[in-house]
Amino acid sequence: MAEKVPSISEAEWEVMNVLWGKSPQTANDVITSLQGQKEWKAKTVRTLLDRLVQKNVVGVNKEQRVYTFYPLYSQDDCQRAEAESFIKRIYGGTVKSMLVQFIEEDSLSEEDIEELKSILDDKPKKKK
Amino acid sequence: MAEKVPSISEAEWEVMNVLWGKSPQTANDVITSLQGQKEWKAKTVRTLLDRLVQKNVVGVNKEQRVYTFYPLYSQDDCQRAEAESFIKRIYGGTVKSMLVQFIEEDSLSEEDIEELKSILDDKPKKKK
DNA sequence: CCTCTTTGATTACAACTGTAATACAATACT
DNA sequence: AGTATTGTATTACAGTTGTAATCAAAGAGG
Repeated sequence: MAEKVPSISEAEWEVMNVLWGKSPQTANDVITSLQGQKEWKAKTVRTLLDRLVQKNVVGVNKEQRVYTFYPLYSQDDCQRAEAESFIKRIYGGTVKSMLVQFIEEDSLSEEDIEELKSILDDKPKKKK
Repeated sequence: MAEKVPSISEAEWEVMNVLWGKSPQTANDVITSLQGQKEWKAKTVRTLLDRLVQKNVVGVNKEQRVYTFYPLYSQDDCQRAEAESFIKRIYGGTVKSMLVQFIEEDSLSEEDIEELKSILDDKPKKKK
């Protein structure tokens, strides 16, 4: 699973997020979704979509007069790929050091903490 | 704390990691540290150092004939800054969703999990 | 002192990004 | 049918990044 995911730039991620939310979508749908969220001109979004298609991260259906676009990789796969390289670069590859930093920080609510704890409790029984 | 950290590129991070490991260091020290780890030519490393200086992420001491370089931001601050923008982009801003993904994944050892649990246990008493 | 070697400074150059604009073709409207 | 509109394709253009090479100054060695 999760063969090599091409690299997705920052701006392109925004577009991907929209496509993962729902797909396929026309360029216009995507543009509309991003309205108000980002200050991008329609043409800009279009360029991003085209680049994603070139990179083979997004597919196009040209059957209809107005094309529709859809992601070629799951959000999960892309997140993992990105996170992996991120962690390697920033935290020397150890996931734990990053988790510790975030847990230490006050970015988590009481509920979040409880939830994480229960996830961790369920965890222990793993293979390998 | 942690005023705006200039953006550090992927390759530049490698250099920063070396400088955080020990500083100040001469360009040559840094180049040597990266030998075997990265396939970079000396000139390449030098360029990266110079760019970091321009960006004001690294300082230079020119007292001696051979300059020495040192980080102007703590590793922790840079990690947080980078992680924040990363999480916003990739995980829609919620730290928890990312933590969940990593915890779910099998990248943690039993010990890591125990440690995280104890950190979480100590956490609850936060201000705000 | 003159030449070789190190360092530091300047320059290179293509790919990738952010951010569009222009040109063209196919509908939609009047 | 003629024109305005909309979607697609092509082109632009500067800043960042990866990856160095060249040029110049300053010591090191003979």
